[in-house]
Amino acid sequence: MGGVTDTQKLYDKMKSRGLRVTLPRRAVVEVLKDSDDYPSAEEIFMRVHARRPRIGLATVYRTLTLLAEMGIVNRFEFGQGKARYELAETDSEGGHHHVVVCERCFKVIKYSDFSVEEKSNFDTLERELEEKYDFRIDRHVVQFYGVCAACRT
Amino acid sequence: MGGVTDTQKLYDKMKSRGLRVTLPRRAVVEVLKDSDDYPSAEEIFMRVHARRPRIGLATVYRTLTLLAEMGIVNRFEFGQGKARYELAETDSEGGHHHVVVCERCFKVIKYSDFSVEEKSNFDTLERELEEKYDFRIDRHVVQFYGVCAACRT
DNA sequence: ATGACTGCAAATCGTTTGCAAGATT
DNA sequence: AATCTTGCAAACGATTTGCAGTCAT
Repeated sequence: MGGVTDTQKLYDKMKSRGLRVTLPRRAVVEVLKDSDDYPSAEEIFMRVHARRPRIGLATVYRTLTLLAEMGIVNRFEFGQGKARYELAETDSEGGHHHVVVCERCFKVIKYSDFSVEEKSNFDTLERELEEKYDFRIDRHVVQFYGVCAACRT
Repeated sequence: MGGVTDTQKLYDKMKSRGLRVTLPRRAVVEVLKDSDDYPSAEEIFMRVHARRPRIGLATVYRTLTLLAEMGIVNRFEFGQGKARYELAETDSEGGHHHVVVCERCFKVIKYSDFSVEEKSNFDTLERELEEKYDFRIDRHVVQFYGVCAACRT
């Protein structure tokens, strides 16, 4: 499941911003590290709850907001009316991906094997858009929506 | 404001599916036709309400859901916790666009002047993904997130 | 008439917040 | 001690739904 994330680095990053690395925060990071399926806040809460029943849902939300602000986690919406999260793997590879989403069952497939040209096209495009619209652009989201095999039966 | 949309065609499309073309539904379509800014349901309701005060918010929501299911409107989420809508202009040009979103003020800039290669790259990619993951792919969403000039000050 | 559609109010769901208690430095 | 963090319950905002009345065909 988990990717190539050095948890300690994340914790150091948090500390360096004056944040405390508490048990609930560790638990959320650990769960995300072991999740590959863009869990929702509720799902993350349940997985955290399985190991640490005392940790509350509000704390999970607060932690996710915090980590998202720091760029440690990415927050997505897939038209389901609830947010879904992933650890932002800043490491060498495997970092950024695009997704294919089933609009019936909301299964999400992530892929990252786009071509080198494709990747550099996006970089170029980002720079053009920054110039053209006077934006500072941080990130982009690419989602393909359709119906998966199971839902098509 | 409005794009190149033949409203009558939309109404025929609705009729052909056994749906009634009522005054509230017309009002929502008219408002979307004159809106270029991805209004939220609440905003659409207010614009509708200005002309037809008797039309309720729930009807606006129901109409938007209906039109979205028919592919007549597109529904987006920009991380703001509320959905935003646009008429899906199926016409020749001006149809599909990508967006640049300010994550502070949620201003949305839509652009559609991507290159021909870019467009065909997406078509090719869609077909590859359909094959690879056994999906039927209907549409894609491309969003760039950043901070606009005003919010950067 | 027969359904489909609407308005209103109430319900629901995801997420946020106030506050007193608990943990960290 | 001072401050940050947590848990719980209540509050909130966006969206959905039940139902009785209304409208289109």
